Amino acid sequence: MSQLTVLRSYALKSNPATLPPSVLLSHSETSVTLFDAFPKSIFHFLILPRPQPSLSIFDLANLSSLLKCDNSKAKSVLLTMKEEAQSVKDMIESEMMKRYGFKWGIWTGFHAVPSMEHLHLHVLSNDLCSPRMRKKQHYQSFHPKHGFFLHLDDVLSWFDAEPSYYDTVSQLKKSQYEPLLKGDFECWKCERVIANMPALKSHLQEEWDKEMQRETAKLKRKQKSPDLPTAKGTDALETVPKERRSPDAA
Amino acid sequence: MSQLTVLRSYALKSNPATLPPSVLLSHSETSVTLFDAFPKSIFHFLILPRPQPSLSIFDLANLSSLLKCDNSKAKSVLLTMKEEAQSVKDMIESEMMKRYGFKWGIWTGFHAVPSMEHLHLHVLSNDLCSPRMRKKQHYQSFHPKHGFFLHLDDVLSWFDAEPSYYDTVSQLKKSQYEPLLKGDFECWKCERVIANMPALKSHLQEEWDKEMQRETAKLKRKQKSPDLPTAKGTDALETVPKERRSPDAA
DNA sequence: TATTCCGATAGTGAC
DNA sequence: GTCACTATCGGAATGAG
Repeated sequence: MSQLTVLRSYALKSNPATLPPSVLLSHSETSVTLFDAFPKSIFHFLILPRPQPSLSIFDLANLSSLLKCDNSKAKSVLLTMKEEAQSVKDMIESEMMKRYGFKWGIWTGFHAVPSMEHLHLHVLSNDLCSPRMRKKQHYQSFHPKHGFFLHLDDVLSWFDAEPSYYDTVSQLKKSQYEPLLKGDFECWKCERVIANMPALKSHLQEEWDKEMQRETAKLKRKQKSPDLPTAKGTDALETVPKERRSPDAA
Repeated sequence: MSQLTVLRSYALKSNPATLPPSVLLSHSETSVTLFDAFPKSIFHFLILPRPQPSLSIFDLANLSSLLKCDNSKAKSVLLTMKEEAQSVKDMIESEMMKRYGFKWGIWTGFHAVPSMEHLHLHVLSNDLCSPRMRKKQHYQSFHPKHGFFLHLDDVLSWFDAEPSYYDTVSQLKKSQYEPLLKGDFECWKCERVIANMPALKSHLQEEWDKEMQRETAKLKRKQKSPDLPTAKGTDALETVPKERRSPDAA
């Protein structure tokens, strides 16, 4: 199975439960939720809508094709995905508490120009610390303010806008969104300009370490709890099952 | 000593004989001949003119600065270098016969835009087979028809041309000659277009192996000699003394 | 077009 | 913006005691 179409093959499974546990997190009648095979954060999942009698695999090819459907149908699909995303978010936050003793941000959205076929909603923690975060475009494609990463709630708001705006924005033209990846290379959190990828990775790790220390200290003050989790860095635990981790160094 | 100025330091030596034998091939009152530290062919030498009472180290900075001198003085320097080049060429051909049993082409010329300071005349065999031939620009800079490699006899012919032509061509402007390196990437011998450097290196090796086989067969027919040299490829022998070879694979 | 080191960039192929 | 692989391109430093 080619990487280009593997998501489609998962969405087409009549019984997603047959997917290996290293791939499948959960599924329902309307969606399949996967461990991202190349997570760009400590937590990173993909939610795939499944075809329905009224919703073909072609309608679900990507966000643009979905938005070309009847508006109410498209919106309904996205709202269902949002429900599933909320459930995944809850699970992630539960894991965050269990493993790290505190919670941090989670983003839910689409890439404006995806490379893999079949609509997939990213749900990922905002640390962006992962050995698979390797290329500038990886990072830029998740930057929450560059416009390439389309937050689900922003996409949903398009339905309430002028039809002409909806028509324009829902085309998701490569020529319009691709340049956004070449924008300023800076930390999304502190807006510092970053020289290159090694510097970015160090900086993101520092940012997250600082957040962990801040939150851990906060909890200690509030709860005076003596037995908090003590995991440090991102090496210790990932949502990707061990057996499918690639051998990258952190 | 920086690589940028090392040639100048050699040319300034009051006694070139103190240079290590791994660097120095020979010297005279007017020139120093070196083993190229990074030979791009099986045989590759550099001839450096030495400063004289009437010829400063600044005049000898590069070809352009030399050509700005009095015409007869500049021509005289080049003619002296040509004599030395002929002597080096004779030596190379003698080595070719001794090591390989046949002779092949030798080029004598300057790079229009050199990277190292102090005028240096390249004298190299036209196999272009060497582990140090690694980058496209290495190859392009020696291509005999691209115009970046200035054959010594061509440069000498400038003195017989219109003064306006001489003035223009002798400026050797980077903006004029640099683009020549981006030209077609093809075998100088058979004009086949080459995809990339690994392909070029294979092709050049094949071309030279073919030449060797052709010449060896020719000699066998003519001389019916049973004990010709049998060296194959470029690994066996180089003009660069063993102790200063870098550990590159062929 | 001196090299070397590092990083970014570009094209390919994948079933 | 799927990855992995290969090759190319691009800038910066290069000495010295």
